[in-house]
Amino acid sequence: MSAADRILAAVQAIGPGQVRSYAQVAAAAGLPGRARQVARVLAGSEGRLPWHRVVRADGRIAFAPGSAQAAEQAAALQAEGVVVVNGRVGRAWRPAPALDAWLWQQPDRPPI
DNA sequence: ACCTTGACAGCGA
DNA sequence: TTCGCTGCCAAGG
Repeated sequence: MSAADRILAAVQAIGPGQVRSYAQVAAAAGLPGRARQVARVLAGSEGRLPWHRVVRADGRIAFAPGSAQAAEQAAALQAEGVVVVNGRVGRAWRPAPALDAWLWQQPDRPPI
């Protein structure tokens, strides 16, 4: 199983309403510290993949603010009940440092 | 083989 | 919180 396959599997494993950071996906794929490789794989992936559930470590959507892709991802997340404010998941007032840990702990969906 | 590019991250200022 | 800088590593030129 290639690294790319493990990354794809890790993304598939993210359930509806859940959100993970690139680094978390990399770690889950057995590739700690290789968040950028996750980004590469997603950029080149074609099929149905819950790519919209992967965001940056600070909760921001990775695509450029205002871009069509950023809008698409935000819409897909909100359709699953994830709160997205100003291109960022979760409560806007949640401190970035606590967010990463928070992403791990959400078995279902974030509190409003 | 060398250089540049990323859907990134952690840390200090 | 944002900015800058460093570390990271696979791809493509």
